[in-house]
Amino acid sequence: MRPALKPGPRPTARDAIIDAAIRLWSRNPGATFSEVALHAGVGRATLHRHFRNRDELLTVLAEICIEETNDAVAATLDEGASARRQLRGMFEAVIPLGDRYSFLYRADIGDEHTTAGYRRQLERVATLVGRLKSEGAVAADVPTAWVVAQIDQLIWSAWNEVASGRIAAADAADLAARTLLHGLGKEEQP
Amino acid sequence: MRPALKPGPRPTARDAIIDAAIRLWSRNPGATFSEVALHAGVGRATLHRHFRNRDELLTVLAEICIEETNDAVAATLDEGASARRQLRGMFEAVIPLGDRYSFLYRADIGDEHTTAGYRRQLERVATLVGRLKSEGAVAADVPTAWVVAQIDQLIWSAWNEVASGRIAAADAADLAARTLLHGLGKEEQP
DNA sequence: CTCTCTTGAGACGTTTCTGTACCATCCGAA
DNA sequence: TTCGGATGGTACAGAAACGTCTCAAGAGAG
Repeated sequence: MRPALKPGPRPTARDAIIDAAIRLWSRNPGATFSEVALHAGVGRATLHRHFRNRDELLTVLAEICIEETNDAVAATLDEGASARRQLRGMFEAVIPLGDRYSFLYRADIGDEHTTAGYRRQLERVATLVGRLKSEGAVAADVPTAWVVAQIDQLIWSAWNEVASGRIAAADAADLAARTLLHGLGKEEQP
Repeated sequence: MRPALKPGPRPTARDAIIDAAIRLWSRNPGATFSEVALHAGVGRATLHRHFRNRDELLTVLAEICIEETNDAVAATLDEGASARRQLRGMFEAVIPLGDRYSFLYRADIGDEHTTAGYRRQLERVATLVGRLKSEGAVAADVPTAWVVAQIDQLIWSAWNEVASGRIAAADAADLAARTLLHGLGKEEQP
């Protein structure tokens, strides 16, 4: 028996496919299924054995992204910290993930379960925004939905600017947090 | 002779196609060429007569978008106004255009001439940012590229929130300008 | 060693979209 | 009315991608 392999096929091929798909689709979101197989060093038939079709692979990648994001946030999450610091920590944890999952931004995932996972993440951000408001870090008269949208955009925007070399990676999280809370006007010490 | 029609085919079909393409691709960016023809109430052959292929149509739409954006900005542009007011005016003029051209955000235009037009728009925004800085509305230590990216994102983000009904259309431009210049922290009167 | 399972390679049929060509029709201008 | 140009419908062929299937080879467990 091979208890370690019992639950499914050997992980190597599957992992290679996932890795290649992320890498390839990051550069070319329209890359074909055959190209993914090619870059994974795997036969196209094998690819179909692991993922029925393009949508299924895309869905799996999206779920991995959500999971990894949750993990990254959880790892830096300090329950005792102020909401301000948690926001800052979230930026720091999540912005680098853009490198691997930016292509999901453009892809449209039909899967209900996956979109629900994304929605749950946004709800968690909304909770954080609520705490920011009660801490006085965010004005109460601003719609929470707007703040959430800004946080979401800032993450992608920050990654994008880092990726294209226009801002330094070390500055990204600071800049994002500052932009959200204080704006880009002349600095005023609170 | 029909001097009015001499330069090209009757405009009705072409306009109907452009209109249908914008409307259709806004909802479904992957919609096929045949579907566009169908929604335009036009034979597929006619569509091909006006636009050689999908890319050509997409390029034309992108150019129309750029042109319309420039016009909208120019219409509200008050040379004498402060950079602050110009920023606010730009938000007000451009945000509603998201309704028609949001799909271009995801589409990738290969055409060099068109991307150059987009780059020129960004450069104009960069100029505005420069004036915002010298007016003291934006801190000098913030990278201009970052400010430009934020303005770009705010436009799409504001349109998106309005479109999904989470914020009121009337508030969009104000909220965007406030977010950029003052952030979403507690209001402090400058 | 033997057996089982996964894999790689490729063939095959199907679907979908694309680009072109043809022809009958319709409309406005002369 | 007559004519030219634009249109609609349709047929056609080609390309590309997809999904399935088969078969031989290889690797690891027992």
